[in-house]
Amino acid sequence: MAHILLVEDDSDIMRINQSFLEKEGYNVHCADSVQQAAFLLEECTPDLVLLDVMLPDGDGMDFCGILRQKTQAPVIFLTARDENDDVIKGFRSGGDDYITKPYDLNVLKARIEAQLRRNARPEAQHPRIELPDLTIDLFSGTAELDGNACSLPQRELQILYLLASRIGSRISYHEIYEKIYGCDVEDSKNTIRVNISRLKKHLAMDDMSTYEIASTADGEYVLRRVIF
Amino acid sequence: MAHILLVEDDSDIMRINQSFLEKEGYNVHCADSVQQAAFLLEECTPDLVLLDVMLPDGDGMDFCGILRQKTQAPVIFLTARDENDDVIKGFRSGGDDYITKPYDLNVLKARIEAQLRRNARPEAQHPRIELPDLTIDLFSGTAELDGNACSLPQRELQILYLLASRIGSRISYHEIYEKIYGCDVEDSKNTIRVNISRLKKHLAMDDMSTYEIASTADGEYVLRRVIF
DNA sequence: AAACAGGATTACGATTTTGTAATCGCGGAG
DNA sequence: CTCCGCGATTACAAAATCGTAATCCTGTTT
Repeated sequence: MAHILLVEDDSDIMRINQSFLEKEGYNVHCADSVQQAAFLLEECTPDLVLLDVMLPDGDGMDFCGILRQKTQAPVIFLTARDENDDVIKGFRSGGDDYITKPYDLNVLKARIEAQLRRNARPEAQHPRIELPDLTIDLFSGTAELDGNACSLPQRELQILYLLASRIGSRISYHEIYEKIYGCDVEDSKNTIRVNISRLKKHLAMDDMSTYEIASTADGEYVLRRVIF
Repeated sequence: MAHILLVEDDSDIMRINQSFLEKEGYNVHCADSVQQAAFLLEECTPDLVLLDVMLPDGDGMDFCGILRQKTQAPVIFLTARDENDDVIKGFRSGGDDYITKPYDLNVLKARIEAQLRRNARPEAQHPRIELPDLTIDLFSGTAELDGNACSLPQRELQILYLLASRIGSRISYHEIYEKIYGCDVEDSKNTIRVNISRLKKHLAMDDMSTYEIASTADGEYVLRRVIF
């Protein structure tokens, strides 16, 4: 399933690697020059790159730096040069592994798997606020109060997010408006009021809910947990 | 500016504290019983509570537990009892500070200020992705590419967020759809395609942009940084 | 009681959002 | 060159969003 970009100018090695990797179920794209590799990088957007160091039209390590700007895919160098300095230079240039020829194909496979495994970055965790019986998810634009989830329009979600991020503290109309619209304005009051009213309705927030939005005399709101 | 709820049954102490705190610029709300304190807690939503331990109709420490459910406001106990056990019990019940009578008013002020300062929680930092020349802010629903910001509709923002959170890696139509809609469906292709098209237009993403959204043959998308 | 004040809710309509469907554009096959 | 396939874009219409304004409600003052 994963796509591998194989950059290698020796056609024999290329063929052996390609057939092995394809047998292992990988989607292999081959390049025998820096130029072709750069082209394929755009085309196939590989999940991993196997990179020979010495290529007819350039140095694999130099290419690695350029490649890194475009993709996070791990790079494994494949080369006959096993001097410590070369290895170090390989890692310095952005490589993730360094394999010296000759190598065992199953070792190659293991190293590829290791890189792909590690590269499987954890899911981008959704930014959310979680309180007992109330969660707010900015990515999906939803909130869940006392077990029933609903999606909220942007304005209501923003207000709820602000209130929840300061649960138990007061926030003025003006501050809410300012945070949402970037600047304050003459009658921010009404706009915020209406949207809070809508928010309550959407959340089915009533006397039975575990949270309430209270308003104070001087134009401030508070989200409070209600215990009784 | 800050609102302080002062709970104290000795009317002399009450008066002294109240006038001092008001002179210092605080908004003081007074209660001489647990019952009245509970009422004012709803009404004035204080930023800080000064709580006498022995009240005619109950124990301040017990009340503190209830209060904590409704507000994050710091609680400072004011009491004549200075036994270690009492102090410990005070903190156990949720108090933030414990002052024994008699006390200096300026010390009281300093302790109040310290509590309010610490309680000034840092701004809820907006959840955002920041890449060079590209930032995405889920709270405000905006994105900025190469210096020009624009607000994006939810669907486009979600797609951009997903792509950016995995910049350089491929994501299939199906995965994007699944992440946004919760379930996959027969022709997720078109919906995602259209929204990506709209996204590009909104971001004014063209050949000159530092990022591009590339699509591969087998129904996958990648967000890539373009270097020239 | 009537008038009033001010917050909460509802009404309304311009605008935006968004899935679906139609159209365009382009590279490859015949 | 024409036709096809397929992805990108555009068109369209239903639905949702949202600020403004009108109305409702409730406690207070006259």
